[in-house]
Amino acid sequence: MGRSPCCDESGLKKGPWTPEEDQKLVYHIQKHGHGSWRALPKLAGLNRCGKSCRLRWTNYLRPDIKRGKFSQEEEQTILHLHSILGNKWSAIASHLPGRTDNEIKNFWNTHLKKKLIQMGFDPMTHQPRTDLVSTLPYLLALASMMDNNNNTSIIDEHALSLQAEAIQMAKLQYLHYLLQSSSSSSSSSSNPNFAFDQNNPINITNMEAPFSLLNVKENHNNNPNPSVIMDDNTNNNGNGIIIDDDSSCQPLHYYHPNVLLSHSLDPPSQQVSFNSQSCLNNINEQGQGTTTNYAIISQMDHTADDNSSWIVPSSSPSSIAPNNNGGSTTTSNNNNNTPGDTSSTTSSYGGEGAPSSSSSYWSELFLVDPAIMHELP
DNA sequence: AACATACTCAACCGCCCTGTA
DNA sequence: GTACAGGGCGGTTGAGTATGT
Repeated sequence: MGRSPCCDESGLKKGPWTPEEDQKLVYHIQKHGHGSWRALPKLAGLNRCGKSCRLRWTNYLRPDIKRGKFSQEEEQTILHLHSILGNKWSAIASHLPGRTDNEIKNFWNTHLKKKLIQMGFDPMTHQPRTDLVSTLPYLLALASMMDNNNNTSIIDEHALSLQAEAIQMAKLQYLHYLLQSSSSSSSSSSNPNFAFDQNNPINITNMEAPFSLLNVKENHNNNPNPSVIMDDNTNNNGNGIIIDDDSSCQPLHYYHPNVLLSHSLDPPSQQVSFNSQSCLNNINEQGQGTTTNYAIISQMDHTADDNSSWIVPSSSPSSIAPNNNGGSTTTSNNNNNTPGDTSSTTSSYGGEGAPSSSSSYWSELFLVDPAIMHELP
């Protein structure tokens, strides 16, 4: 339409409001109501445009304005609503009594948006950022080395921050899942374990990462699609997993005694054994190895029977969200399956051997007892 | 102590929607 | 159907403040 803004009129004051102006505005509105905002300034004796008066009133002077820091509950509510409504600040504000759209918008732009970005999430879509997803294995590798190697020379401030970032990313994936779950639970009871409860919100900022971090750094020279082989607890003294590029090249692999990788497994036909230290050495010596797409989903204390319990590939954290539609987890060897290829027929969410419910999936991810998850702060 | 940088948030800008003549 | 007024909304700005060097 394109009409000139009301404040273009010359002579009208702009900028910060003085206490006297505030007093005039409040007095007038309390006595007469705001009526026509355009007419109000004259009636109230203010040299302001009506729009400026309206903003001052609605964003600052209104008696029911709630000031001060946002509570955790409010923060969770904003995150939740933003994931559904996007930048509809007024709509979000309508769910937060006493908060203005402007205040929520500011809080979003100065806090929550940055928080999401830091955690590797696109603040607009609330989906994991794919550009960062590709770096996650690297972050995890650093974190893993820190966790497993006492060589303090490789532990520096940078690594510490990267580890924290990796953990934060995982946390937020979890939160994202909770939020998605809460949206869906409002229309269905498909996931009663995670009904969003505004009275008892999840506090991600206080969540600890109760899982070990591991990454696999591999040499992909001969095979871009390495497979993961699970230790059957006989060849490796029960030490856990083996990463095998399933090729004739000398495998460069790392395995961790207590971590379950998120890739469907084949029978350990081409298993190669390492002990923990030799694998760590390999990693340390192979700085330019390519990182893989494996994600850790559970600590493990498996036996040979656990061959059926490998759960999901997860090259993209966005694909971590459990798929309750099921699918089958097979153990067939299919080397065309890039680790993390969720379309792969050799792996799926919630398939055989996978956790039977979303909550158990996440409890595996975070190594938390499902019963405890309800009590997260 | 001085300066630089980062952060916060009130306020403004301009577009859009709705009601009305 | 069209034009316009009024209000609402989301994006952006910039002054003030806090923090770091």
